[in-house]
Amino acid sequence: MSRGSAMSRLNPSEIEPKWQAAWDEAGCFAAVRDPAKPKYYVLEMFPYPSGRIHIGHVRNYTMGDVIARYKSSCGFSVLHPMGWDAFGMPAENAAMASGGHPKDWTYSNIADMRDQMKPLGLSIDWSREFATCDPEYYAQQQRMFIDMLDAGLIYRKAAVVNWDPVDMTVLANEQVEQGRGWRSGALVERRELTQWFFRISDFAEELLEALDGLENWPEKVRLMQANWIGKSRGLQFAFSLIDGPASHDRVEVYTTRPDTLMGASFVGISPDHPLAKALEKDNPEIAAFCAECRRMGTSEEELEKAEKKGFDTGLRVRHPFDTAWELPVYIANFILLDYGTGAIFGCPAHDARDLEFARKYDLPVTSTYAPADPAAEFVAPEAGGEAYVPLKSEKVRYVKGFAGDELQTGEQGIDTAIAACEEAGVGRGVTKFRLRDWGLSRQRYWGCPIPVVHCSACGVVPEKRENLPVRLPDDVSFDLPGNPLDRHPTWRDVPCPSCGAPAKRETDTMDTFVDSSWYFARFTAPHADTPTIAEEADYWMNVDQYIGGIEHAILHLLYSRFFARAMHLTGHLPEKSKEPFEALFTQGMVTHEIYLTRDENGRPVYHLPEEVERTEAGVVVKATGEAVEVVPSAKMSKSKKNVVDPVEIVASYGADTARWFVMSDSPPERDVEWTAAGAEAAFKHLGRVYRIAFELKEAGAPEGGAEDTALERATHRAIADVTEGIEGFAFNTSIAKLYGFTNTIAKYKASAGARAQAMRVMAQLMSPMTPHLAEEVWSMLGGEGLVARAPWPKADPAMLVEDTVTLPIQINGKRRGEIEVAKDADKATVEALVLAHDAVVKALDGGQPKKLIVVPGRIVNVVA
RNA sequence: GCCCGAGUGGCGGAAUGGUAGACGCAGCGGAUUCAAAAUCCGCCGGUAGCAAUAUCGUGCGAGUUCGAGUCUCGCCUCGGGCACCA
Repeated sequence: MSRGSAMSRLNPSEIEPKWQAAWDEAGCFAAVRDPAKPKYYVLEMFPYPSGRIHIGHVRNYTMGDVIARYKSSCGFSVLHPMGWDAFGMPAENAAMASGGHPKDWTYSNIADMRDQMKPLGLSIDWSREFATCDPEYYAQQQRMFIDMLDAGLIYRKAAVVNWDPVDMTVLANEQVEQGRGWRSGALVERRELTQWFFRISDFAEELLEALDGLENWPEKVRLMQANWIGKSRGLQFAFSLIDGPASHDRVEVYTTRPDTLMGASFVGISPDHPLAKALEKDNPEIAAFCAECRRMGTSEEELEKAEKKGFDTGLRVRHPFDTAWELPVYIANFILLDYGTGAIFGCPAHDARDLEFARKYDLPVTSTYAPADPAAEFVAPEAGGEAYVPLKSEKVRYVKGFAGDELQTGEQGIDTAIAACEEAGVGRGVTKFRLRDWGLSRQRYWGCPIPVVHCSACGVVPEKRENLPVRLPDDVSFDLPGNPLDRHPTWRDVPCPSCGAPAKRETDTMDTFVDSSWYFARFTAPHADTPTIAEEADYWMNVDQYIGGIEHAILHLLYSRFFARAMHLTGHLPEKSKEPFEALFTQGMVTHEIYLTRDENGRPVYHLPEEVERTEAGVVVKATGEAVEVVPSAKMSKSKKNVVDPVEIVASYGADTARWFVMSDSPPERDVEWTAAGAEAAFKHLGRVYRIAFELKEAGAPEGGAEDTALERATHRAIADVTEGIEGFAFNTSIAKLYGFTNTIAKYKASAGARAQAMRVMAQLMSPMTPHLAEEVWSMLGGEGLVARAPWPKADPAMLVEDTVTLPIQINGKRRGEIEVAKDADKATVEALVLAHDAVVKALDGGQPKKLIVVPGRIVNVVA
């Protein structure tokens, strides 16, 4: 192949490093605080350093990069940083599984991932990079912990954890498999430990109300958060206990359905309720039942899915409205101590779970209301039907109501019931939240140490600020069960910061959600020796566009919203940053087919995409010819071997192809299926664009300029459409328009000058997605400077207006023809043309239309 | 179990309540070539028909509307979250 023809083909391995070096040299991506310019802060959720980047990361960061490069072209001073969510369990697991130190494992993974990310050509300001496990970072986190402790935002209380009695360690929910520890296989116990908590529930009302102001967040995320916070209005009251144990003469309950009070059938209490604890002391059967309940994991999912079980304590309570009416008290495994009062009354007629429970233990079922329409088809729960649970907004007929009208909605029933109970002195209306305080203690090594000291004389004492950071000791091992900090020979023993007497350090570290709850603020002053710097935070905050996975819709985002408020209260963020994320975009996953065969026992054996091939007979294993089962579109996972390695894609096709493909096929909020054919197609298209530019540069245009104006119009149309796509996070439609624009340029008979102009605009429009190719085309066709520095093109509205428009004609809603009319034709003109149309004349058969609907510029509908 | 989404040709998907299937992939036909690769051009939802055209068609079933992929209600399937995975 001659040198000339080699250059006529796109060669990513040559141009990509070249332009990356040019951007670096020009300092294109350094975020500069320039008060003369508007700023734009775009942030993708930072990754956990697993060691390999994943095609999902490529998609996530490319989206952010498209926004960053676009906003930069629009004249904004852009902040687009990257860092590492570097504390957490996998590093410790790796140390336990294969030796080594979590620190070495983590930093080596970070170096590997950075090396894999750099070739993607992302417009990241790498000078701001940090990892949350850097002592410089967690020192500031410890400083804020002490500030928040002083401000009363943090406290200690007992809470239950999953305890593995063999490994002597606390397990995460995901480490509990069918009630057993994943490593030891031991039956997991629930154990109470004294732990640290953030008072996030004090902010429940505020966090809920402020959701309304988050206009550029997806509605579904706001809904999920609102449901999670779970504001409810209900009745709190007490059943008086008959012959209860000492100091227990009542059971306080909370209900959101006080209108069902006359349908009460039993009282249920949590196995962790003080009354249950008092009873189990001298009743071995109750103790055994509570112990069984405590063998369940701590997750709400597990509690809800478990078979509902109860234990009749033998105790009875009196109904508040009828002292002769006695109800049994059960300890029930599905009642959470943390929610409400840890005790409920069960109304089986109107709650599926209570009904299951009542039928199991042969408890009475009494309806308090029935459908408003007596004729409605309905099997009452007492007659074997399902629990009757209509919407609260629906009108029902109260058959055992005690307040309000017989016919009223559930909402009205609840309101009148609360009022009646308050009137009768039975209870009071209260507002409660489902949101619980945020437990931040973790009994693990690889996390930010909680900077407090336990002194026998002074109690819990914060470390002195000048002694921060409390560094993690490096000399630890993971060959023994339990937390290495607990058994460290010297690290634990320190003098009390208050009295100087020998004392012990706190050995709990912080939940990694704390690390990720303020990293976005730290990026504004990543190397400061305070958590933030006021001028920097004032300028750069808030995050204008945050991008990440929908899996973070609740916890990470809610914790961050709380933490920003806590940082404001402790003077680390301005008032405006109480809601730190102006706009949120949640992207879908990248999926891939799974290829599997079966071994002799029928168990699946997975195969890598490169190990299989498509033949006429179907998909087979290349080496053996064995037929392969194909599972479509599954979340990528290492164990299923359906992971696509972006490093290989970049090596064979270049970064631009990888970026173009992940942005092209699916709408960004949806999952995208990676296919080899799709990547190939992306590469071909980029090659085509390059070739058009190359031929234009070498030979000019083949023939005259008859369609120069048409091409100019198409260029403005492309600018408008592509810009709209980027602004609206519809990158796939922007790319579809760019395909169309390429076809147009190839087809139109335009002069060399007009084509070059169109191609320069093409380069600009492509530059957010395929920045290297864009620079190459730009420089080939005489663009000035770097396309990365060129201002975004503007569409001229005058060039977008069409003269005529085709109106489809519908007859009774079905398309039967079309007419061509002037863009601004008035209704009368259109109506006349429509009535004269053959199909319409035929359909009307001489009669008059019943109705004639003209939607200007869109459609005409004749109702015959 | 509870909360939140998604479902459109062979495939990925497009469509302010207004022509369903833009754009891409795959497939089919053609040009170029000694041949191939690469490239270029055309066709491409189902059914009936030579065709014009008719008819069905956006997971399923109802409803609102002149008009529904889009709005409402009830289902089905798949995905995310459920507080110690990140």
